[in-house]
Amino acid sequence: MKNNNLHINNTITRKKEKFEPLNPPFVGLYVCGPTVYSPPHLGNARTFLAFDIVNRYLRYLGYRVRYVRNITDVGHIANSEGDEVDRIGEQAKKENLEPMEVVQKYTLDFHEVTRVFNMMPPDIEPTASGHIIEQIEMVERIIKNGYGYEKNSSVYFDLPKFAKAHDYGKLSGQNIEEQLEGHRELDAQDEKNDVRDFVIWKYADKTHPMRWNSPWGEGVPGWHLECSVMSTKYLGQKFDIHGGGMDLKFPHHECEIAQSMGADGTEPVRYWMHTNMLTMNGQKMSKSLGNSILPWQLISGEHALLDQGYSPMTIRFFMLQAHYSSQLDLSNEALKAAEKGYRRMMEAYEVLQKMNLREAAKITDADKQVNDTIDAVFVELDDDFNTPKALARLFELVTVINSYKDKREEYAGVSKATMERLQTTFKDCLEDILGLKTEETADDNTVDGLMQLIIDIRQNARANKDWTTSDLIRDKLNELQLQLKDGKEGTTWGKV
RNA sequence: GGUCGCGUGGCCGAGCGGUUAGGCAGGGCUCUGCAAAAGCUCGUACAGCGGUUCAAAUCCGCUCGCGACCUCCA
Repeated sequence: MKNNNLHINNTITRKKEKFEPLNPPFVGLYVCGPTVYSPPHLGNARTFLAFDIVNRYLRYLGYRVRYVRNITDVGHIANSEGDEVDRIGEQAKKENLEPMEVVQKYTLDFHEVTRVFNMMPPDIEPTASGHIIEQIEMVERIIKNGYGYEKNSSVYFDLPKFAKAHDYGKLSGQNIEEQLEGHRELDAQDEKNDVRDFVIWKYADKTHPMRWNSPWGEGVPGWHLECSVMSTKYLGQKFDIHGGGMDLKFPHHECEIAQSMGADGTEPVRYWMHTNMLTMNGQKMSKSLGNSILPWQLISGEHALLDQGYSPMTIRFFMLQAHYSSQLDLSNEALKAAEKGYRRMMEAYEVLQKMNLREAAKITDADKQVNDTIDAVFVELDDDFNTPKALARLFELVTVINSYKDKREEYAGVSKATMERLQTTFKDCLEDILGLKTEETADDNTVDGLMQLIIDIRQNARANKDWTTSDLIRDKLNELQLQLKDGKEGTTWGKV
C-alpha cells in the first residue's frame, strides 16, 4: 500500500476530508448506474469516467476496491405531470419489444460505450430486477420501524414522521418545510398521506408487463430503493464511497439515506461524491431536454453542432482536463484543443519509453526538479482526484522529455534512476490511472514496417539533395493524414 | 419562491489570501535544404461596485449575468 494522503470532497459535509476507509485495505465504492431504456449520452459517460478515475486511483494506491455499479432495469418513476411511468415499459411499447429486450439492448449499448472509452468494468453490476426479494424485505423493515405505510397496494415512505426523528435533508440542503412550498397544491387524487412521501413499492396492474408478487399485491419497487438495497447488500450497511451525478442528490440520494436509516438505523455512506453536469451551449445535456449528443455522434462527427469527429481518447482527455466537480461545456474549439494536447502528451510518452537510458555525465539541479514535478503529480491526484492539475504537471514533464529528445547525450543532468522513475510515472499515470491509451496505428507491424521503408527511401533522396522526391513523399503522406517529423535522431511519423 | 454553485487572458480550464497553472490559438527566436515537429521566449487575465487585510482572482457585502436541484435524468 502506498502512502495515502488522499482527500475527497465529501458532498454531505461540504468539506474536503482525508480518506480513511472503514476496513483498509478494502474500499467499497458504489455508483448509481444507468436506467437502460435509451442509448447512454455523453453526460452519463462523464460521470462514469469520473468514477473510473476514482476506482483506478484507489487501486493504484494499493486499495482492494469493490466497485459496484447497478443497472436500473425496473422501477416505478414519475414524470413531470406526476403520472406514473415505467420508462422501460414505455420504450418497449414504442419499439415493439419485450421490456427485457429493451433492457438487454441498452445494457449492451452502455457496455460498449464504457469499453470504447476504456473504463474498467465494475466488480459487481447488479440489476434491480435481480433484487426484488431484497427490496421487498427492505420495505418490510421500513414498515416495521413505522416509517412506511400501505395505501391501495402501494407502500409509501412517511417522510414527515422520519424527519421528526432524524436529520433529513442534510445532503441536498433541502429542508422538509421548504419542500412543501415546492409542491403547494396538494393533488386531491394523491393517495399519499403527505405530498413529500415517496413511493417504495408501487402497485402495478395487469397492464404492466413487469410486476412482481409482494405482501401488498403485484407491483414494482420504487426507484430509490434499488440503490439502497444493492449497495448495502454488497458493501455492507455502512460503506466508504457513494457516487453519482449531481442531479441525483435530490431526491434520489436523500431518499437512499432515509431508507437505510428507516430500515436499519444506519447512515449508509461515509463519503458522498457528486459529479457536475456536462453542458452543451451552456445547458445541461439530458435525455429529457433532447439536447444530448450520443457518444457515437461525437466520435463520428455526425451532429449538426459538430465540425468533425473526435476519437474516444480525445474525448476522455478533454473531460479529464476539467475537474469532475465543475461544469464542463462542450464545444468544437475546446475539443480540437484537447485533441492536439492529447497527441502532444502521448507522443512525448512514446519518445520517453523508447529512450535508451544511460547515466548522465553530471547530476544537476534538473534532477531534483524532475523528481519534484513527479511528486507534484501525485499531490494533485491526492487532492480530490484533480486530474486537470495532474495533467498540467505532466505537461511540464513533457517539455522536459522533448528537450532531452534534442540533446539526449546527457539528459541535461538527470540521473538514470530519475529517468526510469519518469518512465514509470508516465506509464502509471497515463495508462493505469488516467486510462489513456495510444491510438496510433503504430501497433500494426505492417504499417510500421512500410513507414520505416518509406522514411528510409526519403532519407536517401534527401542525402542526394533530391528535394523533389523527398517533398513529394512528405506531401503525399500528409494528404493521407500522416506526418513526418525530422529530428536530430532521424525521422519519426505520426497521424496528423 | 426555496436550496446550491458559477462568472478567470482570443478559446478551454486550474487556482480557494502573497508564488509562472496547464492545453489550444497568436507574435518573436533557435534548429532545419524548405516545411513540420521540437526547444526557448512574449502576452500579463480574473463580471461590476464597495469593504476587510501589510497583501484579494482567492475572504465579506451588494449589483448584474449564467447554470443545477426542488419533477424522470449522470
